[in-house]
Amino acid sequence: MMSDDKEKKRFGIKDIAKLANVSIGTVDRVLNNRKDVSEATRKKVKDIIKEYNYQPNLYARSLSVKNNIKISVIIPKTSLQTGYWQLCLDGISKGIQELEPFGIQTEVFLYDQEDVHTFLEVSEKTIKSHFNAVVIAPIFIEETEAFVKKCHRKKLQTIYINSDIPTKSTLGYIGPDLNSTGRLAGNLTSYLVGTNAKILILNIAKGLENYKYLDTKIEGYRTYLNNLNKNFRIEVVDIPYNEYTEVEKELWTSIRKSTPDVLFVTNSRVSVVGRFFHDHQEIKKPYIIGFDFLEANVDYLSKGIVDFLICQRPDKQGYFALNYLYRFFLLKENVTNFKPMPIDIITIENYMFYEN
Amino acid sequence: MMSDDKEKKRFGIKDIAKLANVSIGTVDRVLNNRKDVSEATRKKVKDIIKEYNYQPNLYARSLSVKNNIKISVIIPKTSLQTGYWQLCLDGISKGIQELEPFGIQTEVFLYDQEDVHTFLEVSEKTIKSHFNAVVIAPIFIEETEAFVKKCHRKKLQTIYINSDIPTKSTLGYIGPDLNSTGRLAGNLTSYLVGTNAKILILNIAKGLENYKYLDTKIEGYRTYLNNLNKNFRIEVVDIPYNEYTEVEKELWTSIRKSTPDVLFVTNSRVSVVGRFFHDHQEIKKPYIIGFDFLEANVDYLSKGIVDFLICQRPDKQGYFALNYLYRFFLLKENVTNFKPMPIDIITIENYMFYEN
DNA sequence: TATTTTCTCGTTAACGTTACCGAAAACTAT
DNA sequence: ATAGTTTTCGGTAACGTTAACGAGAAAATA
Repeated sequence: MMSDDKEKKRFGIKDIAKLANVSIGTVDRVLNNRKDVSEATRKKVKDIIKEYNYQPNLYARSLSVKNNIKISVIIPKTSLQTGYWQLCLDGISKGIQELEPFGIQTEVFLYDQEDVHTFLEVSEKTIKSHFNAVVIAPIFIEETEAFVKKCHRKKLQTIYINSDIPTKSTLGYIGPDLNSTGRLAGNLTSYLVGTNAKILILNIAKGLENYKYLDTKIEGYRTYLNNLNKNFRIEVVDIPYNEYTEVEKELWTSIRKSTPDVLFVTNSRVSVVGRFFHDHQEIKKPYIIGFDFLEANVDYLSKGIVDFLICQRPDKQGYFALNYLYRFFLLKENVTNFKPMPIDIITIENYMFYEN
Repeated sequence: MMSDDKEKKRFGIKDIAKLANVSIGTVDRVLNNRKDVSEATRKKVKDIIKEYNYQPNLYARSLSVKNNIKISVIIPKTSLQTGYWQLCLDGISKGIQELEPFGIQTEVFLYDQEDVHTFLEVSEKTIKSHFNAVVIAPIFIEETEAFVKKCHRKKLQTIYINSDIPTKSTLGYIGPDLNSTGRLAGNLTSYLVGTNAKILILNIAKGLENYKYLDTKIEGYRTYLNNLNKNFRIEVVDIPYNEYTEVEKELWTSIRKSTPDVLFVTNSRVSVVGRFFHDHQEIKKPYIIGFDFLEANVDYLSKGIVDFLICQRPDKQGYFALNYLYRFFLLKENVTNFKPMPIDIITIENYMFYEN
């Protein structure tokens, strides 16, 4: 009368043991695919496990097992010009905080994307210490490939984030499909302008990052637009500088010369373009498409200067990578080759709800 | 030499007890703010907890405590026309599966959104059983409000998903901001067409759902566009039917009469419009904006007929609600009023990466 | 046949926390 | 002083799983 809470007891290892007329030790051996079990009893236990759809209690397992997982995270250092990596680091920090009470130790190594020696240094450190896995955001292709090969020899699990490179890592790649990212920008462009439109592709401070990264995006963008057969006049301008005053000068001449209808900034530096049109309101603003949810970018988005930001959730990537390792080591799920991360479109009307 | 894994022992309740010269029982009493501890020892223990920044082991806690949390989920039944709720249910199922090994029992009640009696029935069932919390996707406003008040008296935690209603639930609301959702559609529209454009707002099978839901969206859409002062000619057409043949007739007359440049379908029924233009290729297709990542909708998106789908992650809502309750009851986090869910823009070029 | 090795499997102590059962100490009322 | 009550605390059995230890049976070797 008072309370009929059925107190549904969990169906656990003990119940399996009873049903199979064996000890829990044997059940454990079957569950963990260890030896010292005859084929007959192994089958008997497995059948019961399947029949009753046994689900292990993850809490108990993690409590029992000595969690000694050490993870190394190697990503580029945040600089003033590349706030992008700060986002990535934020996601990683969140992951670390969540995983720490479960006994996973994480160490983050930052390297300078303009100096390959710093990368070699941190990768050396990772090899020397006793890590179980390493998360890498690759910039220097060859050096990274060599490093990953070394890791494999040392039985160190590896996982790429942000951009993929030829040498397969053991656990795969978490990040966007770069070609599709470019195509999406092309798709948006096609909605903004019609036949004969002038389009300017802007590479700002290219050279600071993994080249392939940008080129794949541009490739996707161009092929998408060219296939529309709308006679778009597409130009590409490289601005190798980082400082606003220098970029401004270049922009001034480029914009005046080609008066584009659409400006496609291929990386996260779109905020300097935003600032340019904010400072020069006398110039008719083209549609502007850029990348990444950086504070400065969102600022010009909210001002109505930048029209679209395409975002690939760098924070989620970092978080996801750690979460993935947790599931791999602790929960023993064998989650292999994942889908690419979603590609988000952010405008002035939905940016305030982004990133839950 | 061989292995210097520091075997970092967790700092736990036992260590606190040793340092404070008390038993672990006493430490536990302090940690859980229970009585039967003198002020002196309570302070002593608390000081040590603070000094060493003790973090309880969530695994151990959840293992030890008798998890007897029962959750009731009340959402509309899935019908052929409203695959939307299937998505929501999918997310909930995923949440259930994840939480079940931790001893959380969930029961899902479906009601017919065309029949208020079915809602009353399941709400009555929930009240009579011994649940700890209830997740509600409200359709019938008054009845839901009355139900929530009853729950409060019975100390039953309540949480809304999908659409908010006046009576505050104890734990808040998880879902999109509806007005902003409409504004976003307006924003996209403004990129597609210029001055004097003709816009048709289409309510298909309105009446089957929470009215306020659609009206708030439309309100956001109209005010956004009107504020642009571009002399858009906006018309609204209600099609109260669900069957394609009936909808087709109505569409035929509406489209021929107003020849719109943009078609804004206010709910997830955009696929029937997609089918219409697929069947009638002789008619010039306007831009089409609709809602929700349903298979049928995505199909016409991939065919290039529907241009934009605005998605509010119904599956995430359900999942998030359960996850939230888990954190509330098990981890004792007091996560209060959340941000609205993100609003996503899906096109033919990013749909394949949606929903990780 | 006697001895060793291998193959099975049962037993049990952890893991960190919770909550119950009493014991001891400190008060209160006679 | 005695008996009863209350306050404060220690001890301990769970929770479900893992893994080390070792016992007994079967198989292989001498």
